[in-house]
Amino acid sequence: MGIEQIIKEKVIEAVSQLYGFEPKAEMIQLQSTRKEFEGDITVVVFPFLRASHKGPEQTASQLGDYLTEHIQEIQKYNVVKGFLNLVIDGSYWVGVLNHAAVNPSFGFKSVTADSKLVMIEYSSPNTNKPLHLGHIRNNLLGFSLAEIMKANGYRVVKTNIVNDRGIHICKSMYAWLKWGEGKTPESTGTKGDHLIGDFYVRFDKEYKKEVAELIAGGMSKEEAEANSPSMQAAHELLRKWEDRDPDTIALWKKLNSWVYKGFDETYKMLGVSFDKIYYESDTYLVGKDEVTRGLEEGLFYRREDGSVWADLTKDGLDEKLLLRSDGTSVYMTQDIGTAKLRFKDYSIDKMIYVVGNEQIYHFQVLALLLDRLGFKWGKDLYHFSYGMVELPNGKMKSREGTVVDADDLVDEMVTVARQTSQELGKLDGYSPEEAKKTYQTIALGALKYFILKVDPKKTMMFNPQESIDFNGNTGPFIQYSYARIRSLLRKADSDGIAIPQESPAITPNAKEIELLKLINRFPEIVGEAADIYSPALVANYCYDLVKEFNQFYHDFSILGETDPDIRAFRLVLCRVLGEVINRGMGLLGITVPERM
RNA sequence: GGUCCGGUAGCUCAGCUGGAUAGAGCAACAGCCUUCUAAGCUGUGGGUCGCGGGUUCGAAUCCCGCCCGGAUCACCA
Repeated sequence: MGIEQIIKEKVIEAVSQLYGFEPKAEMIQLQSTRKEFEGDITVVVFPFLRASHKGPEQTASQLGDYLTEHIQEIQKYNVVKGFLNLVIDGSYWVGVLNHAAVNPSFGFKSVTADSKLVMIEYSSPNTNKPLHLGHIRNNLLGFSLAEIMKANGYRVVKTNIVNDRGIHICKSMYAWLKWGEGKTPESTGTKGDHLIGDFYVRFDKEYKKEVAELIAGGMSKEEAEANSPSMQAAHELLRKWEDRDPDTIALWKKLNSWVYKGFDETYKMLGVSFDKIYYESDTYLVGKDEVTRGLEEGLFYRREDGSVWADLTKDGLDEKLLLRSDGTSVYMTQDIGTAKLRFKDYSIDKMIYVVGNEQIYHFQVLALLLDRLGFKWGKDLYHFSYGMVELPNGKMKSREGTVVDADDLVDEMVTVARQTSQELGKLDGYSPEEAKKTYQTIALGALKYFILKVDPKKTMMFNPQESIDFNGNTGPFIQYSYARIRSLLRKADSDGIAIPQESPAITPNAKEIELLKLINRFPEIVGEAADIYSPALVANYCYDLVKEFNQFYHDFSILGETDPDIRAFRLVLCRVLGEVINRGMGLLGITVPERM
């Protein structure tokens, strides 16, 4: 039992005995004592004043006397206004360290066969263009969330739904046929997703030109858009695709395969992966069947023009289109189909969709529809919505062309990491392979940490210049601190200084206790991160840990410490600290290097 | 207009299940490398926590109203 729990119980006991009133558990407020006061744990006594009929100081003193007498670990106490600051005996903190030293699992729940199964959908790209900055936030959040859920004892299936069909890919197909001159990724040396993305852009350019010409010729905007030859050709391709025209299907497969190859490279670079990939071309028909079933069961209704709708006005929402009047499916239909397939493939307890917050409404509707259709997890599917990524010079909008390409960004980060590392002389004596691995690790660490440290639900500002800054609250700062810890442990080893499994009994100083308090909170932080779906919590925790460690590192000698017991304690502390940082950063998908 | 989210230092962000004097980083200035890695550490300056009310011993945090910014309410995905 942790000391906090013991204190809580004893406070209840004390208040009951002293004042004849049994306080409720939520009245016991414990907090970490602020640094400017002496003590480790603080009890807030204001809630008990009504029972004690005494002033805050006197009440705190009486409680302090009682707790000091009844809890062995409490050495002494002091009172500041209504705050009872308890000083915990140093031996308790050494115990905390030793517990962590011999339990590398940090008390996390292990995953067993009857653990709850969580499916996390993330990434969800379109096959008509490469991944961009928004996808990076998505991928990093999804991957990290999966790691955090696993650490909390959930079975996790990471899934990706690839939006591989529809008018968007037909636009690229048409542009490639018309202006492609048979170009391939191999013939051009271009990544497949970029090649196809370029044709999508080309389509848009030509389309806009055609529309402008038609408007100049006297058409209205709507007429011009409908009559654009390029758009008509793209729609014709879509129709042929839906009719399973062999040539069209073959073309579609060829172009998509190029894109997938490109995506795989990007995913690999980002270090994200999936357990199961779904394709909308496989699920949209299932969705249609489900909607048809819903129609037959009277859950939905058909309008005169043949379109199918769900009436959600009773749930405070609008009416929602499920099938177009021509019988084709819409986005919602596809998501229903995908859900159906997933439910068939896995016994999902909890479904999490990592999708941008511009789709909040969509997922509200989806939850209601799935519930209506009888999916047991429909109503409490969780839409893990995250905010947009903005750029200093405006919004991040693909339609307006102001996007940061994911591959370009990673390349840029790697280049700067290499240059900076070289300037600082960090790569001296490295083989080219080691050097490359190191600066890539640093570049990815910088990018991932920069994005994950921000509360997911907030719109965030991505400043390319600042993101490559390796000082301060950044990934490289944490990686660097880890490398120093590892270096220290290596040096101890080469100096013939043994690092024991457990620390001997000593009295830690204030800085050391601060570090131990933080280490002690690790499982709690990770649990909370899973509860509120926030990798940012873990990121900022890692930073706190490292910041505290760096101060300690500068204030105290470790290997130069003459008292062998204190030295042994500090080495165990460093070892455990390294393990926590490694594990914590691992939950963010960030690798920490042995040296940098 | 309805719904949802945000507004904390010049900038980027923590803190939000109510607690002590609101914290980091960047940027500016001043120190610290013959000593475990200076991508570091220390110090200085910098705040009407959007505004107004309310609840409370106590509000950046909870409630109500308002202001500002964003998202969404498509036979787009």
